[in-house]
Amino acid sequence: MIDFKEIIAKKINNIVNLDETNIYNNLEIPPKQDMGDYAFPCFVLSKELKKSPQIIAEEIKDKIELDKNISEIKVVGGYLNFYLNKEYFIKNVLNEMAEKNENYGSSNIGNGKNIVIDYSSPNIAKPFHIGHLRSTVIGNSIYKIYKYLGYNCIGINHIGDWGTQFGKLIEGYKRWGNEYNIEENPIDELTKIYIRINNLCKEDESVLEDCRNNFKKLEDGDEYCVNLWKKFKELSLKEFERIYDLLDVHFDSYNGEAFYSDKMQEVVDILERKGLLVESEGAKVVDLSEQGMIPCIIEKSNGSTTYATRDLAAIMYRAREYDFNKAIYLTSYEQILHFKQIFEVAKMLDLDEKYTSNLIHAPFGMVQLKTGKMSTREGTIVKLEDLLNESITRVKAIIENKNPNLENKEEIAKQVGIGAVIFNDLYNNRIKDEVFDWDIMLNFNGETGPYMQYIYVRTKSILEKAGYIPKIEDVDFDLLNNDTAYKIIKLIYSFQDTIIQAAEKYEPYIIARYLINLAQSFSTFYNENKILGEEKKVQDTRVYLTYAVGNVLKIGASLLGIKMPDRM
RNA sequence: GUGUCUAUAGCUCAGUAGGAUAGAGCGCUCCCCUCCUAAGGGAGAGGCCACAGGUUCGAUUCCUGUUAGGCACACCA
Repeated sequence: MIDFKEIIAKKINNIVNLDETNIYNNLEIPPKQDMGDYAFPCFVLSKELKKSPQIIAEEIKDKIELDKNISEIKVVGGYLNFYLNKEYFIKNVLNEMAEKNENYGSSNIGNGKNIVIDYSSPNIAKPFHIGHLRSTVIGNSIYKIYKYLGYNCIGINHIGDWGTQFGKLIEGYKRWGNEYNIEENPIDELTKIYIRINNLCKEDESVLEDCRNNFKKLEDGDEYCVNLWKKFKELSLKEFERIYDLLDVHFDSYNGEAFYSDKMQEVVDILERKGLLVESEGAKVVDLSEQGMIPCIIEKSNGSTTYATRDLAAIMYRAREYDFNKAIYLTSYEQILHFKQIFEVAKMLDLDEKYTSNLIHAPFGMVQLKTGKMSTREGTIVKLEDLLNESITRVKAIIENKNPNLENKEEIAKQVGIGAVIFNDLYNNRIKDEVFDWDIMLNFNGETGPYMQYIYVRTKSILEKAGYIPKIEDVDFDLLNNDTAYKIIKLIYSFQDTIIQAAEKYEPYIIARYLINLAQSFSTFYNENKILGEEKKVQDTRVYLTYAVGNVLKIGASLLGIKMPDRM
């Protein structure tokens, strides 16, 4: 698609003594549509030229020739406001749409480069609660966004399946396993065992010792322990899979922490060989005081490894296995320091700079209840599956009320209910904390997933009634030369930029807000204009616009991991 | 205490890599279904952009400090 900004930058560049990229970056979009499509502020030039910005603007304006791209230039204050040739612009945008259709906005800028995305990563035998939603849903969206830009994505679910906690679970199971029906309801039952054994450990130090020994045995490959661990893992994963299916989130690898249990020695060896491993308080650590951080513990005083060591081993493994151009980690901001540390240590591991300079931690805010933090022990956890099912149930009730004759209610309720939850989570900047509230989370009016879906359904409904999608040749671009339609066209034009921006910032909300914007603009259009039953040419043009909007909404939603129903 | 993030309408948040009159949604007050799905649309009220300095032609945006809150701060992950 034509980059009109670049065309304008070139024109200005011919006249003014500023390099093109500088001009390009200074070009902005005026706050109001009637002020033009692009604006160049001339204030920067005023010092050098010793003239007022307004006069400079006038002078530039006189030297620029209008052509098929630009129909008008106005000087307002110190601004040079450019008006695109609307008909030509609209033609370009819609031709692009006609060419790419369901791939509109996609790109090959990724050029097949490998991107590793580490997200979701729940802990085995612990409830999958609403706090896990963000990593899962943001990671999934980043995955889809990068893929749409032509990258090869590898989604990794770095399952928390290793550590002393498993020694505890094994001990608990050994003692009271027959009292719990872990086959039926694995995570709930295992959690009960976990809480019970934890309490016992507090009372009796020797039990804790048994637990640690169990983990040691597990590490050493003891058959009983390994089999039990495998069982816990399988049962948990099966339960997680149910949630991933609901969300339609899937991974290319489930290599969790345990996977790296035999790959950490290399990390220790390299650091040792380079003399970077120092002894401190009985533990082996990498000193990071030069980087202004506390030391990174590589080996605990009892000889066992840490989370950091496993993450470092994972970086090495992923560099070799996937040859990544970027590795993105999605976790809450609690772990900012941890990633800062291991990214520093990673630079000491003889890895190519290609890998170590492209490790990215994209942190996000935390989910809390109105009453404060969720706590397993106090039973204040809100399980994600319960939330999703509640959402579906509420949607069903609304459908029953508004559209009782709807076919395929179950499936639609699922799409809308799940979509609402996902959208809600992706609508704001990652870093914002979220206070969980059923009624806010499951609000279906206003700037929400269901709103976006509803507008999409309208476009589908119109297309279905029309019974055809007009040919691009039948579209009269001039008929779209009005404020309402032009606003939509401009949004459609900026779709790819929006995707790229979301990718660069690892912020799906940029797309989510864009889609609301587009949906709102179309809603205005829909209310102002009759689409069907008009003169042929008018109808063709408006139906085509409807098709274009629906198409972008659907693609955008898919980039967020949200499905669009055809009716609702 | 140190580091870090956050602070914009009653509430939840946008604000395009410093620019023109700071925008949405929710909630509130009105209005719109003989008309393509009212989960919709329109109108209105609602702002010292936490505070104080600084840089700049220009600051909600950048810098410094202050205040308030979140998070992290070595053998948990």
